[in-house]
Amino acid sequence: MPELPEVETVRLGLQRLLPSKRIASVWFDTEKSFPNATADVESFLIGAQITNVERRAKVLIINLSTDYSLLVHLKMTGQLVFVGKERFGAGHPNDSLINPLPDKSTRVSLDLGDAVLYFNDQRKFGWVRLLPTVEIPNIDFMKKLGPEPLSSDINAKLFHERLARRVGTTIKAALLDQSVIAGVGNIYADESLWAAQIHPATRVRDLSEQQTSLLFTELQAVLRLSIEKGGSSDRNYVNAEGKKGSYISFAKVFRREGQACPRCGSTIEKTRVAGRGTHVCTTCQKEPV
DNA sequence: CACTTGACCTGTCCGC
DNA sequence: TGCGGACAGGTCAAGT
Repeated sequence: MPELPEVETVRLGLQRLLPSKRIASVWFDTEKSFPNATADVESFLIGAQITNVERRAKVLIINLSTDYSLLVHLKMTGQLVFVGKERFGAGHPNDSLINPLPDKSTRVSLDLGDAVLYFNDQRKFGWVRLLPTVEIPNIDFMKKLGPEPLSSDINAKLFHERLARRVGTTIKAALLDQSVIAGVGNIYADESLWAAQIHPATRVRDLSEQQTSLLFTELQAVLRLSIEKGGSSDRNYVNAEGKKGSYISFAKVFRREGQACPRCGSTIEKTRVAGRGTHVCTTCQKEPV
């Protein structure tokens, strides 16, 4: 669920809260939550100061003063929540959180002296990794990523060229392919395809340059709007302060099956494309023949 | 090689 | 009310 706008919202919050904090202690439940973590992971982290927080695709990068970085992937149900310790005091109910932390989904926690950073993940798909900062671009995950859709590294023409890597598949599968363009997931794939009036099952080779250009424009627009609204909170997603985003109420088709299409009034349908639940208005988005 | 499907997990929801 | 099964979706491995 956390896609680019949700991860970016978390980043904005953490960038405001974390810099200059020093790691006092580290806890993690199992090695799966912290791959390659060994006993001495603590020696790499304790005493390190957080310098800044970056994002690449759906991955958060917490840079440390020691030239190491913590990488966090939230996958579907991950959360990264900052909680000030004053909230634990008697008479200070933890009112900004839906539930008090830690809870049974907590996988990793970093004690920051006057606050705690919790990595929670109900479904245990997410991970935290510790790497030398200079090594980040060299790991397989990063090497495969396409350009950031909101950066100057991409434009409509380049988008069209990158889609050409996947001409035989559906446009929805191509949008979800992180090597084509980074950070798009199921919500923004469906939303941008509706906005561009392209059926998700359309083969990439059948799209004109005019269509992919419009899709690119609409993709950027939905991503920007969602960041402005603090992301989509469908189920688990919360920002760095444990609060939900509001984009989902602005969504035109996602999770709106059975409702009227905001453009033409036809009923929005839910189908399956590229193995994912897919929301479509078949009046506005003509099915491929 | 290009592309699709299943596995990884757990909580929630739906039908019986 | 309890219970089984489908479903949610990011990414990688395995299959076609």
